Amino acid sequence: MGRGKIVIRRIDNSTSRQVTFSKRRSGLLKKAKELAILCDAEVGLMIFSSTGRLYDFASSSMKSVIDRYNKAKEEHNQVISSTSEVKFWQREAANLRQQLHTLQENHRQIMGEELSGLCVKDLQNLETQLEMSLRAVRMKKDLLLTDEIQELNQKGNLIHQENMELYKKVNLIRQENMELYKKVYGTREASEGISRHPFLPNCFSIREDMHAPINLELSQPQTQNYEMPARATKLG
Amino acid sequence: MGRGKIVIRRIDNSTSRQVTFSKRRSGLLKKAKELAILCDAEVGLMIFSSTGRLYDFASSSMKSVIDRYNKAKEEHNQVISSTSEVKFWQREAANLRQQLHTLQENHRQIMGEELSGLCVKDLQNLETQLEMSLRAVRMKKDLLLTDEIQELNQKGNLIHQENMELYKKVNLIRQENMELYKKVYGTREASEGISRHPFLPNCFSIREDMHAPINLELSQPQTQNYEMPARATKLG
DNA sequence: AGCTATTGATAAGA
DNA sequence: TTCTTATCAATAGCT
Repeated sequence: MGRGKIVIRRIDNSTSRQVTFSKRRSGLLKKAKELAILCDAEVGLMIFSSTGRLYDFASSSMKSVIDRYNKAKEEHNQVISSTSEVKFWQREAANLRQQLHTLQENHRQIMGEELSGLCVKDLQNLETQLEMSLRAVRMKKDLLLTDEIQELNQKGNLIHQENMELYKKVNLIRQENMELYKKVYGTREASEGISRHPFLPNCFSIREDMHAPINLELSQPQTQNYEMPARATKLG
Repeated sequence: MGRGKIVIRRIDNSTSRQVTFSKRRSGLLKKAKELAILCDAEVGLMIFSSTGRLYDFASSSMKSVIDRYNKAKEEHNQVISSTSEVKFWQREAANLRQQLHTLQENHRQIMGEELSGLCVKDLQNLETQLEMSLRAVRMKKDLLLTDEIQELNQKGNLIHQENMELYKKVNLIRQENMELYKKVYGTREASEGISRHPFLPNCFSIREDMHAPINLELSQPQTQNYEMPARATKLG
């Protein structure tokens, strides 16, 4: 694959051999990675260049791959097999790996990813489970939102009460101020002066009709909206 | 490189994953060999399929490659002490246990069981995921059912055709029988005798209007029903 | 397992 | 070394 065909034999020219090594090495590593990911395989690759440099890839860890390789080849050249403790932990790991694998499979199906091997009955069960989960999640979400809203309402009420008290105080002070004005400027000028007073601007005149307490609510359960999002956006 | 582009991500379909594994594995092994020959490199490649089968290649010998690898990594040259081996497996087990735990937690949440620690945002994501899964599962189920129905329809049609032919044969034989009657008893008694004939009971008189082919269909997508079961039952 | 349309890898050149 | 490009090789999707 390139400008010309080549025969598979040692490249004599040292430079082009190195160049080819560099290109093909990265290609090989890439393909090893892809195989591991695409096909869920455990892959270990070690490459020593002719100059002795090491390049390697392992989908899990090289140690794990080599270990598995040794086990598969039954070449326990190390005398570790007699150690019962090692055996114990190996069994433990194998057991856990098995559990993990099973759970992963299950999980993939729950995520709707690997449904090829299932029959109608299995799918029905899965569907029922998903519906239950969905209900639980939605209930929990609604609960959280409702709680939050209630909290906000309570805070709102507290603030409202505080406002009311402040309002009363302001009115009291206003009254007091009026009286002081009367004493200082006389009765006639008082009502006129109050509006121009720098410490009592107009924004302090609070209107009574704004004092209804705030009350928020969850607008509506949104079940329908989730079902046909495409339609909904089209209609909107 | 193929009929279509693919993203590098675990192939869900088990069959095509195995096919791809088989193809890419041989490609990878070939390229590993070529690299070793072309560039005078020492290459070791180990591949474990998801079913646990081992495929390997080593330009010299795997032992030599692994030894060189270990030396290069300045790890344990050859002799791994029993204690470090135990430690390795302990770490491995702990790691797996951790993964398992995480996945279990995740799984519980997906199953709608342990939602206490989640915020509204998390719940929203979970909900979306569940909806997607549900859609996938339902699509798959509907597909299976539709296929089954189609198959049944085809069978039904075949049987119907068979029936039609049998019907024709019966009529033919009936006719033949009539003529035989005429010859044996004379014309007058023939029409009377035929209805009493022991080998031609009334149930053989097949009505033409029953010959419409059977045709079944999926009644309706049941999406709405699953959404508000509580409401639905209350209203019903 | 075999066939090809396509994509991907890479040999050669810059 | 890195980039580009013309070619060849690998392989994805089907049968």
